[in-house]
Amino acid sequence: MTDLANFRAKPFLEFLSREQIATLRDVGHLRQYTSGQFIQSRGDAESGIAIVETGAAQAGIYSSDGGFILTSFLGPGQTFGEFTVFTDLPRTHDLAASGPTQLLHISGKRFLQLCEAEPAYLFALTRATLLRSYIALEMLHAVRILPLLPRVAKYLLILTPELPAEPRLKLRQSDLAATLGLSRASLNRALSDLETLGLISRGYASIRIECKSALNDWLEAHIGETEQRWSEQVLS
Amino acid sequence: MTDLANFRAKPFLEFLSREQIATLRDVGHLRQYTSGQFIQSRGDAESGIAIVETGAAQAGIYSSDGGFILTSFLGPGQTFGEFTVFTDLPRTHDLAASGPTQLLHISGKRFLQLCEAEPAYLFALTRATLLRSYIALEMLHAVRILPLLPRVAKYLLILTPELPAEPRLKLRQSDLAATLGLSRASLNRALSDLETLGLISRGYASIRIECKSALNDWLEAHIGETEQRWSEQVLS
DNA sequence: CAAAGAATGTCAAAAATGCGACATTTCGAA
DNA sequence: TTCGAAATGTCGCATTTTTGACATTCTTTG
Repeated sequence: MTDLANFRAKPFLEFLSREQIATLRDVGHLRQYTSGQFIQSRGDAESGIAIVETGAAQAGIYSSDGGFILTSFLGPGQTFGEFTVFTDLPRTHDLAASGPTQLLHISGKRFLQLCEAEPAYLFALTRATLLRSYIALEMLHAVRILPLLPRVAKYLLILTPELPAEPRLKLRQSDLAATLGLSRASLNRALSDLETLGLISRGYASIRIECKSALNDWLEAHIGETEQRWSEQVLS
Repeated sequence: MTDLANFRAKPFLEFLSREQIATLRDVGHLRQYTSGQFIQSRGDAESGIAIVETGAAQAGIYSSDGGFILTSFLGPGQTFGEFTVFTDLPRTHDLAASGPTQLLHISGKRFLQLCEAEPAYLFALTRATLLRSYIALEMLHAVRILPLLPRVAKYLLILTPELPAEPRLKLRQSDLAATLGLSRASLNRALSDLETLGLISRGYASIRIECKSALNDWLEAHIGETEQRWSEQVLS
């Protein structure tokens, strides 16, 4: 059984050597974003890959009622926009900086040239993509089979940044509710339950995870009853 | 939103040249499966990739009560098991042949060697993986925002084989219900509605999609409403 | 510092969904 | 062909979740 709290989607950059990363920085164009600044819009078609150098990017989609359906936080070393380089697909998500953030932008053409010259970039990208795909399917599966409370817990686990970063999610309950596909009232009640259990604490536009591993233990125990099922690669 | 119903995840093999495919067949081990035959089990750890040559493989997970939670059909040219080659993750799906099926098995080690010798394989795999990942993300989004009926319709579209294969899903309603995370009663009611609309017809352990494009049109119309409201909101 | 805006906490009614039951239909084996 | 197992079609009833409303708390801004 995979330990979600300790399972980390190893980011792209960590599959590369120091020299290879240096080359990327040579080719790319570094840009600074202020907290909350808009990075890209869903549907944008121009091709290019971006790598988070410092800070974090918040990926999601704006829903019909204006809420933001968060998909994930992208931390240092993570990439986005690979779709536009290797396929004809437009960008799938809206992105905004979460805190002061530096992004390394590389044009699609340039990145492809790099990959051809040095396949290590492709290996790294493939690995990172597979890991992220794993998590995406994991979430998809959670939505399908987990009862509400464990489902909320699981999302919190997935979204919570790793230590030593502060284990606190800075988002509105209404947005998290939209992300999970449920009403704000239901989400609040679930959070209330988790708070009663001492696993999290609610704040104004923030949720603090008191102890990630305790939350994970609680989740493991509850999933055990329901029987845990893991999704993988497929989806043709 | 991209037209998911008509969007096809171009499979791995279609990104390769005739010669490259021939090489794969040289290296790999072809094996024949009879309809319904078991292919692999969730939890298997040995690394290796498999490519569907003819027929189709049904990927999913058996639940404790014997039901099968279908994740997808893998058609000719599709691969599975990449996870085991590029990461340390075990196989997490049960697979069975759907109809007489031929699979080309290649060991993880062998496949990695191929990729190093000829990066085109990596390019192909990266593209195929990204496409599938894209669909997973779109489904994740759809599951969160679509009401029950369109959601059922969407899954039917995704699961329905391409023509000229018979547009008929051979599965029990209870299994499909589990796959969608619904009760059998709710699913039956949804299917009943779709049948009333003339889009599908229900049979014994089978669902026939009368006209895939008609079903798609109906779905588009319903998604269209949501999308329009959505873009208005984004602009404001 | 005060007021306005934003987000949370909560509740009751309404709607949706699950659950269990049972009749009906279909399939397959004796 | 007949019978039994398996799957579907449906119906209330119990439960969960949403909706809409409103008071409260927190943040920001003038």
